[in-house]
Amino acid sequence: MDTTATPTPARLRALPSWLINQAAIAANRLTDRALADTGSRRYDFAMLAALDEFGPSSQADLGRCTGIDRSDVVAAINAMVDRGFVDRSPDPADGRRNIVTLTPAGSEHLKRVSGLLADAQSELLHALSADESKTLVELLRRVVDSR
Amino acid sequence: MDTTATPTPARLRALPSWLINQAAIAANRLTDRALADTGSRRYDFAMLAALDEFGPSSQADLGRCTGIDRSDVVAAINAMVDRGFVDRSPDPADGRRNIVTLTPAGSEHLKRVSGLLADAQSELLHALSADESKTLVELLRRVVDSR
DNA sequence: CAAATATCAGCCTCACTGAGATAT
DNA sequence: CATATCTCAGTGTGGCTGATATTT
Repeated sequence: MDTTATPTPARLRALPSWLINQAAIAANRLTDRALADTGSRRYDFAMLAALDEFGPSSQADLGRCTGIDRSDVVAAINAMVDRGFVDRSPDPADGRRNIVTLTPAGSEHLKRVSGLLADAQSELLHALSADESKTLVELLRRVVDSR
Repeated sequence: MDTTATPTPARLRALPSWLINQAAIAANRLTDRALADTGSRRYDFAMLAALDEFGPSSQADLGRCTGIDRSDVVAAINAMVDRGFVDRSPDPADGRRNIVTLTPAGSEHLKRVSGLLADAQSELLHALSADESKTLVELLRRVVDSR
C-alpha cells in the first residue's frame, strides 16, 4: 500500500478553460454557501445590483445587462416580487414591457447580500495578494469583454 | 426610441466570482463547439490526458486527479469503452478496482481532441497577449490550488 | 407585416448525493 | 468491523430552446 498522490495532469493544469472551470466550481461553492441563509441565489444579486445601479428596468434589459436568460429572469423576478424585494408593474409607455423597481426592502437585502459575497471573494482569492487579485480581475474582464 | 445601451453593472464587473463564471460560460461554449464533431465531452479529455500521463489507473484515481465525481467517471468510462478508446479490466491485485487503460485508438483520439482544444484556448484568450495569458493561467492555478 | 416583450414548458449538462454490492 | 471501490438511481442548478400571446 502506498499513499499514492493523485496529482492533476499537467495538461489540465496548463489548459485555461479547465482552470477557469475549476475556479468557477470553487467560486460557486463559496458564493452558494455565503448566500445559503439569505434565500437568494446568484441571479438575485445580479439583478438587484442592476436595479440599484440603473434604476427601474424592463425584464429584457435586466437580462441583457446581467447575461441572464429571459426565461430565468421571469422566474427570479417572480420570487423577488413574492419576497417584496422588487415591484413589477406594466410600463404605461410600452405595453410589452414590465417595469421592475427596487423596493426599500430589496435595497436592504442587496446590502446584506453584497457583504456576504464580498467575504466569499476574499476566501476565493485568499492565495493572491491585493495586486494579484486586481490583475486577475482585469485579465478576466478583458476575456469576458472580448466575446 | 433610443438605442439604449445595456452595460453590465459595475458591481458585477468588479466581482471575481461573476467574472470567473462569465469566463467559464465563454470557455464552455468554445470548447463544446470545438469538440462537437468528436463525440467527446470535456470529461473525456480530462480522463484521457490523465491516462496518457499517469498510465493505467483505477476509476477512483481518475476521478480524484481530474476532479470528476466517481459517479460521472463511471458513465464517461462506459462510453469510452464502447468507442474503444480505453479498456477496463479488474485489478488482479485488488478486487475492488477496475484498471482503465488507454488504447492506441484512445491515444489517437486524445491527440485530435488536444489540437481542437488548443485552438479553442486561442480563441478564448485572443484579447490577451502571450504574457498576459501566462499570467492569467498562473493566477488561476494558484486560486485552484488553494482550495 | 416584422420585431420586441413576457411567459411557460421543457431539455441537457454538470456537479453532486445516497445507497447498495463487493472486496480489502 | 471499518474502509474503499464501483455502480446505479436520482437531484438540483444553470444555461438554453421553442412556442405562444401581446404589443409596437
